[in-house]
Amino acid sequence: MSRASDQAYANIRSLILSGDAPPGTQLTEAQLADICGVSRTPVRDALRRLEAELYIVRSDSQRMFVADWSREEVGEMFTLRGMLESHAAARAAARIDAQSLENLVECNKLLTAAVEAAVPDVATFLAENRRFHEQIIAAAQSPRLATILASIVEQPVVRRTAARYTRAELARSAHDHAELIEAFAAHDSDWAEAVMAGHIRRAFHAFSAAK
Amino acid sequence: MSRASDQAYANIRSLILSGDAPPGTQLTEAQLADICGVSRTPVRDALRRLEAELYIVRSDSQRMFVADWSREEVGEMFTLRGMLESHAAARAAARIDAQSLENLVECNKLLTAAVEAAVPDVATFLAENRRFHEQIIAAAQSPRLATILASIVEQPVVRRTAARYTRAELARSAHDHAELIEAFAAHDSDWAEAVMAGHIRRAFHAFSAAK
DNA sequence: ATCGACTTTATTGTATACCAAATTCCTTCG
DNA sequence: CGAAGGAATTTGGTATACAATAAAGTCGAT
Repeated sequence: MSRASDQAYANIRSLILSGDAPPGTQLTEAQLADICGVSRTPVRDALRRLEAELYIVRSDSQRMFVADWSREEVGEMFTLRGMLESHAAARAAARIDAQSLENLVECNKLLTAAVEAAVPDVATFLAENRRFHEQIIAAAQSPRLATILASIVEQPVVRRTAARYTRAELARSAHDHAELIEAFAAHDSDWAEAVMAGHIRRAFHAFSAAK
Repeated sequence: MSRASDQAYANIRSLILSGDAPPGTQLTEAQLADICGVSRTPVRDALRRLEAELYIVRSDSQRMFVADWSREEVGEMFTLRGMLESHAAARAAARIDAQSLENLVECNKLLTAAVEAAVPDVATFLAENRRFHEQIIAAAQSPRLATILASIVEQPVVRRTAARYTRAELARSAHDHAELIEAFAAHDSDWAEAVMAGHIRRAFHAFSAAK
């Protein structure tokens, strides 16, 4: 997309993620256009995207509101993410090249360092975790899968989950990544798939336990 | 969506499905607006939707073309659809009520009749097949899953697949539906999931064999 | 005062016109 | 024949206006 549309998307998204627009808030095109400093056209584009990603829901009559997620919906999201990202891991194991593997190793090195610091650096953990998973999805070489996963991996949920991680859980996450790297190096799809499935599932329980 | 936007969507989609706009054809907003008898605004909406559903791809410079699918991409799509729709079937088995079950029975009755006619009525088969699967997805009660599946179940592929069905294959499809209904009636998620997985996978091979 | 009917307002969908930026196509010249 | 340059195309975006419809507010009758 282009400048104005991306800007509107980023602005509205951060409104939602920051909590400035809590679930249930009505979003109107004119108001958002004003906030974002663009016209209604790019705002509408952005809203369509956010709606597809379920950040936004529409009333029976096309009015838009910030989405609220029930506990069950979050659970279902984790289930879908687990299925699809395990599949991505399996594909990646069969297709990954040496360079991408090296990138994953580097990525997990930074992540591990962030976890093992005197005070765990959660921001770095989150950033590197995200990069790690994105690299796997890229290595899976399926544009369609990538598109779907992009709409599923809700950052609000990821963020809330990581905030609940204890140091032990963060370490376990880093360990999972290391095992994933082993599976990739062995080009063992079944292994990678299994580890990823457990990895996502644990994240769900970390989220669920504290809710 | 509303009138003009839906009209544009349906028109453009049928242009692609009918083959009037074969893969690689460039689609311009102005031209489409002319064809559909609406302005560029709803055409742009429709194009965004079609792009999200991968009917359309964009060049490096935002120009739009009718998408072409490699054999591998079609295979991957079937795999994803199989995973997700099996999951939908499992959820549906756990949640379906008597009324929805009855609807499925009715639906498959019509489908079976279309298959067993002197000359198989493929159009009716396709329509009822679609309804059948949509009802299952609805019974799964997962908006997110429904959204994803809607973007995955590409009608072009479904149509091409059905066109290749022999009468025996159509009958087998009807039989699968009957078994799905049994599994739903027993509220047996594992059974429903397994039958659906095989059902989708066979559709892939019916498509693949003749390609 | 309360409930319902009516009016006003707000919001989205659409049309239209226009401009900017980028790309593609075509022409012309070396 | 090939390359440079300009013209046409195409999309992204702005602005404005209007219709349809839903929400909100107002008023009136009981």
